[in-house]
Amino acid sequence: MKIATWNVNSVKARLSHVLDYLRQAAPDVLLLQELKVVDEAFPALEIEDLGYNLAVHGQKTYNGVAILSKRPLEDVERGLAGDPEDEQARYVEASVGTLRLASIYLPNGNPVDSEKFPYKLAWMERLTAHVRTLLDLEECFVLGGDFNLCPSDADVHDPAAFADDALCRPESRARFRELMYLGLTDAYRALHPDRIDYTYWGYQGGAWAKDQGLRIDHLLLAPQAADRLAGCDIDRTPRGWQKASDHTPIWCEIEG
DNA sequence: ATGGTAGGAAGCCTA
Repeated sequence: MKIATWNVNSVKARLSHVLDYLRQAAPDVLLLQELKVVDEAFPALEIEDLGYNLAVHGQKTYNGVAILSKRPLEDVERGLAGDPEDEQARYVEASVGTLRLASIYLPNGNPVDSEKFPYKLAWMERLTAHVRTLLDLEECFVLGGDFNLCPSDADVHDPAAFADDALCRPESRARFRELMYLGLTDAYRALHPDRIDYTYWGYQGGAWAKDQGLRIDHLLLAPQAADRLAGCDIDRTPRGWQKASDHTPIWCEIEG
């Protein structure tokens, strides 16, 4: 089962890219982030025409996440538990057979001297609490998405320049470690312990051409999924397309 | 060099 995740930076602006990727890469599941549309404006028909079922949690202008799956989606949960006041559409979860999947758009958190940074940290703590319940249920799950987090300096083209960025700050990395230490596996790093690669290259300053990127999109596996991990890689092709998203897909293969 | 670029909304905000 091939599971991919991709922050598309507007599903309307990127619809042709999404359709091309589905046709060319043919993932069984595609997790999308930064839809920037309400549910009613999501281009469902075009995607369903390619044989995918949908679980969408949209929002106007900002955020928005979705799960696309060839097999039927069941038990869809929209929003991250732990704060009923939180209006931001950053989390959707659903089951495909016995596998539980989440599409995650973790808050960016910049600038760090604004209310955005504590919101990010609190969101990460909520995610950790929720993952604890998934582990207690002994679910086989894959959490994929834009985590807006570089796990280590090896995931940053210029660590010094990003040292004080919310994507690299010690407070952010500490929360990420707390999440991982529950027993999750970073699929990419598990299979490629020493490889340098990125999933995001900003639009400014020719970052893509100069390969000045960050590894912030991740596939995090429950132990039951990690046991079946058969492959994982970053697909740079879509980042090179005309009018590309600033992110590119990362995928993993789960056996069975 | 406190900029740069892209998307969406509406005459700025977010990333």
